[in-house]
Amino acid sequence: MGKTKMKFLSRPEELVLLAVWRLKENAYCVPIKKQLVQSTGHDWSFGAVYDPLDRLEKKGFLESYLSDPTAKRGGKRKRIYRLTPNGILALIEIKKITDEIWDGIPLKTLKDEL
Amino acid sequence: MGKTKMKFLSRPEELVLLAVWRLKENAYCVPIKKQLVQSTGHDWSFGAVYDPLDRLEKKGFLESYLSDPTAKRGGKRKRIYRLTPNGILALIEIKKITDEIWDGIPLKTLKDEL
DNA sequence: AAAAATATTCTCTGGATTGCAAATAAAATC
DNA sequence: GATTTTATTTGCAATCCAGAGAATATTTTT
Repeated sequence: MGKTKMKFLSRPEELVLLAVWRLKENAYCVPIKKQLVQSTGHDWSFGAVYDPLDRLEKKGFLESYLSDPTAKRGGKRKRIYRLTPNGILALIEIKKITDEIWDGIPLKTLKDEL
Repeated sequence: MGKTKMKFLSRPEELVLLAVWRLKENAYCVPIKKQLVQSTGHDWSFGAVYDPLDRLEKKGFLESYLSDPTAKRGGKRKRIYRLTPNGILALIEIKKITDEIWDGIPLKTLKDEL
């Protein structure tokens, strides 16, 4: 008992994975955080960003490396993330399910219910 | 510390809410479970269905009542769920965010990355 | 008719995992 | 040393989930 493995990519995992994908070579915590704030309209603490990043890496959906320091104030090395093929597959799966469950329910339909 | 309120509807919450919406007057655990299995391609235990149901009701996104028993074998009364206006709003919010983060990334684009 | 078996559904339990904010550490320049 | 940028750690609440258990209805058996 207590088998508790999540069936799907969680919401934060999906959001973070997609942010990494969009940011390409610049995918480290700060821009990721910024993008999440912008696309969701909510604040994101560092913990809220790093936690899914770490977990996704542990699961093999992301990989990361430490970049070289840059010659500017506070320019310590960054941890750059990148999607693995499994990460892409996970996104594809969740996208399919999402499309499926929302099929035939445009936003307008929901709003009409209010 | 330990402030931990989830920013968004979780994945199971979204799936369950949508299943309830689709099933209308017949939205009780068994058909909900069946629909989830069908639309996600994964198995769902009773706990996996009731847990989000309870939570969503506690949060005011669903309401429920016990139906009358039916005159057939095992026909004990069912707990029927129904979306509240806040539940609909929550779905609208998560749909907006999802559309936003996936904007410009069709499935095909992802598949081409593999 | 009473008891047992069967069916359908709801409720409870408990541990692993995840979510998240805030504190702390590290590394670079000014 | 002060300041800036970024990474890492900590700690607890919330969530995820499977399976066990209870409740209630009919049907079958004795």
